[in-house]
Amino acid sequence: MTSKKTEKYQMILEGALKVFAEHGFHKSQVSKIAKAAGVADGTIYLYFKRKEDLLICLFREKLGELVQKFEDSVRDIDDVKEALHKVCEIHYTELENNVDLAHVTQIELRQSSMELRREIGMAFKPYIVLIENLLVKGVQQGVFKPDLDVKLVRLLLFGAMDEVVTSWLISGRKYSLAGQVNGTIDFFLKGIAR
Amino acid sequence: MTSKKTEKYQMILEGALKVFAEHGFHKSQVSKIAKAAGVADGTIYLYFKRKEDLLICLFREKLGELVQKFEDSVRDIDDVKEALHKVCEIHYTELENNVDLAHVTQIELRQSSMELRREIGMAFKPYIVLIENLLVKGVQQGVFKPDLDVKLVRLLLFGAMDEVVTSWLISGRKYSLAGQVNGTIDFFLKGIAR
Amino acid sequence: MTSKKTEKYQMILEGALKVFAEHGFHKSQVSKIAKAAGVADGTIYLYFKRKEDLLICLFREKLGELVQKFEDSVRDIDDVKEALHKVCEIHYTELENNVDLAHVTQIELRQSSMELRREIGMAFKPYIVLIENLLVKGVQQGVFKPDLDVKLVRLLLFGAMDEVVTSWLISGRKYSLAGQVNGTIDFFLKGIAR
Amino acid sequence: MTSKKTEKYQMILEGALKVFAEHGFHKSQVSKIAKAAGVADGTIYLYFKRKEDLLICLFREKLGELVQKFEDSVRDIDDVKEALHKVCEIHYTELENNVDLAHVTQIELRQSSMELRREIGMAFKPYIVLIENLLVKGVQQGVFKPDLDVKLVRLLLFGAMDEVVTSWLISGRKYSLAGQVNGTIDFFLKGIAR
DNA sequence: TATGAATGAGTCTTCATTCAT
DNA sequence: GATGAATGAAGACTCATTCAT
Repeated sequence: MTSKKTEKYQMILEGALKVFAEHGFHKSQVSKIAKAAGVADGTIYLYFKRKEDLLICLFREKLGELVQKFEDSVRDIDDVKEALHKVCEIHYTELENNVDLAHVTQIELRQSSMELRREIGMAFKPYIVLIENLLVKGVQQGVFKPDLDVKLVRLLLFGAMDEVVTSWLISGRKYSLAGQVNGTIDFFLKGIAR
Repeated sequence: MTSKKTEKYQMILEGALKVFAEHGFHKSQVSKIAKAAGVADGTIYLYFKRKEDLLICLFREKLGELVQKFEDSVRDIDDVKEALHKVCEIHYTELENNVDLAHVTQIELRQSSMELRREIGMAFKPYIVLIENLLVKGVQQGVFKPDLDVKLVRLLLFGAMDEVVTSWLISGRKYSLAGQVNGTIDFFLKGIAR
Repeated sequence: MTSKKTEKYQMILEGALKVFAEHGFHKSQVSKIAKAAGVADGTIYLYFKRKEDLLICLFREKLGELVQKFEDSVRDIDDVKEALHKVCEIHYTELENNVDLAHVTQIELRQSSMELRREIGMAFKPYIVLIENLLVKGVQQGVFKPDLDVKLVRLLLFGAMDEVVTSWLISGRKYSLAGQVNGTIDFFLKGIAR
Repeated sequence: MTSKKTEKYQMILEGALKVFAEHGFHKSQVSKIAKAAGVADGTIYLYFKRKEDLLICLFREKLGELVQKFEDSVRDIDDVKEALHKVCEIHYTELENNVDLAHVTQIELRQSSMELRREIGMAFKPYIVLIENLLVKGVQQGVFKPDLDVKLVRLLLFGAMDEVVTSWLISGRKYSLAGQVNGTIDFFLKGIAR
C-alpha cells in the first residue's frame, strides 16, 4: 500500500525532474510531466496540491538526499579543513554527475516567486547550517580565525560554490566541475592576498 | 526631440522596474506596467517587441549604468586591494539604495529561460571582466598570489557577493548590506584559515 | 464510445455553422461558437487546432455529404440530360432548404486566404469531377456535342449555378431557388440562340 | 487643388490595390497600405472613412472603368452575338492583363460582410444590366429565344464567366484566359446539347 | 492638409485544475 | 485510487482609428 503510493509519488517526481530540467518550470506543462511519469494528469493532483508543489517537493527530496550525503561524509572527519574540502567535492561532483538535478537547482528553482524563494531558502538551511557548524568547529579548534563572522562567511562560501556551478552549467559544461575543488578550497582557506 | 522619444522609453522601463520588483516577471501583466508607466498598453509595443524585451532592456540599461560606476570608481585607484574594496562597496551600497533594482537583478532576472540566462551572462561579462582585470593587476603587482586562477576566483568573488545580496534581500533586508563590505573583503583577501 | 467522442465534435461544428452563417467568419468569436455548441471555449481546442480549422472541417463535412447525395442521385440515371437536371435540382434545393449552409458555402467560405481558397477548391473537386463525368458520358452517348470542351464547360455550369445561388441569397431569398432549375438546365442544354 | 486632392486619393487606391492583391483584405494593415501609397497612416482617413471604404471605392472605381469600357465597346455593335462575344473578350482580357485587379475582384472582394456583399452587388449592377440589355435586344431582334428568362440568364452568363476567371486565378494562371472566349460564347449561344 | 505617435478595445489560445466515471 | 475529458480564467499582442502638432 504505502509502497505503491510512494511508487507513483516517486515516478511523478522523476518525471518532473526530467521535464523541468529540459524545459524549465514555466514552460513545463503538467500534462507533459504526467506523460513523462506515466500517469494521468489528474493523478498528479492526488499527490501534489499545485504545480508549484512539484518543484518544492522535488527540491526538498533531492536536497534532503544531498544534505544527508554531506552529513554522512563529514560526520567522521575531525579535520575541519578536510571536511570543508569534502563538502565542496561533494557539492561539485554530485551536480556534475546529475545534470538534470543541477539544472533544477541552479536554474529552475530560481524561477519562482518571492514566496517560493523563501521556501527554498528554508530548505537550503540545513546545508548552510552544516557549513556553519564546520566553521564554528574550526574556530573552536583554532584552525580558523577566532573573529570569523560565521553568519557572513557561510553565505560567502555557499554563494561562491553556487556561482561556480551555475557558470559551469551555463557555459555548456565544457570543463570539469570537480576539477575546481582545489582552487575553490584554496581560495576559501587562504584568500587571494599573497 | 531625442529626449522626447527617449522619454516614453524611459517611463516604460521605470514602470517595468517597479512592477517587476513588486510582483515578479511572470506575474506582472503588461497592462499593469503600462499603467505604472502612464501609457497605453499598445504604446509599450512601439518601443519593445515582446514583454521579455522589457526585462532584457531594463537589465542592460541598469547594469550598464552600474558597470559604468564601477569603472569610474576604480579607474584612479592604483592599490588593487583598495580597488577591490571599492568594488564590493559599490556592489552592496548601490543595491541597498535601490531595492527595486536589487529585486530585479537578484530575483526576477533569474526567472527566465536558459536562453535569457545566457543573455544575462553576456551582460554581466563586463563586470566579471573588470574584476578579472583587478585580479590580474594584483598578481602583476605581486599583491596577490602569483598562481591565482583568475578565471575561477573572479567567479568565486562575484558569486560570494551575489549570494550575500540575495540572502539580504530574501531575509527582508533586516540588516545593513553595506556593513558586510569589510567582512567580505577580509574573506576575499585573507581567507578563513588562521 | 465513438458516438460520444463524435458527439461534441458534431455539436461544435453545428454551433460553428450557426454562428458563421449569422455573423460571418471574421466576426464570429470562438467564445460565441462555444456557447452555441454548449461547450467551454477550451473544449473547442480539444477537437480543432485553430479557429480556421472549424471552417475547413465544417466545409469538408458538409460538402462531403452533399457530394454523396449527388452521387447517390445520379448513379442510377442513364439519361445524362435527366442526370444534369437532377444535379441542378439537388444543388438548388439542398441550399434552399439549408440556408445556414448556403451562407457558409456562398459567403463565408470565400472569406479566406488564397491558401484556404485552394483547400476549398480541392474539396469542390469531387463535385466538379462528377459534372465532368456526366459531360463525358453525354459526349460518348452522342447526346452532347462531340467537340465539347469539358474542362471549360464544367466550370461554366458550376459557375452559373453558383452565381444563381449567391444572387438568390444576397437578394434576401425573395423567390424560389428550386424554381430556377428548368430555366438553368434549358440554358445549359440549348443555349440562348434561337 | 482638386487635382492634388485627387492625386493622393488615387495614390492611396493604387497602394490599396497592390497590398490587397498581395495579402488579401483582412491581412492588409492600413499602415502597409499607407506605406505603399507613400502617405502617412492618418492621411488615409482624410480620404476614406474606414478601411472597408478602401475596398468599396477601389472596387467602384475600377469596376466603373471596366463598365465604361464595356459600354464603349458595345455601343456601336449592332450584332448582339458579336456584342456578347466582345463583352466576354473584354471581361477575360482585362482581368488577364491586370492580375492585381483580378485578385481583388475575384478573391478579396468576396472577403467581406454580407453588408459589403450587397454593396458589391449594387456596383456590379451596371454590368449585369448591360448584359441584360443585350439579351433584351437580342430577343427583340429575334436572334435569341423569345421566351428567354433574361433575369435568370444574365446571372448564368455572369456567373459562368466569373467562375472561369476565378478558377484560372486559383490554378495559378497556367493557361490563357482570353483563349476561353470562344468556348464560353459557344456554350452561351448553343448550349451543350447536340 | 499632412503627419505618425499614441491609443485601447478586442480575441484567440493556453494550460492548471477539477470531477464524473 | 486512477483517469483524462472538460473547464474557463487569464493575458499578451494587434491594429484600426484618432488627434495634437
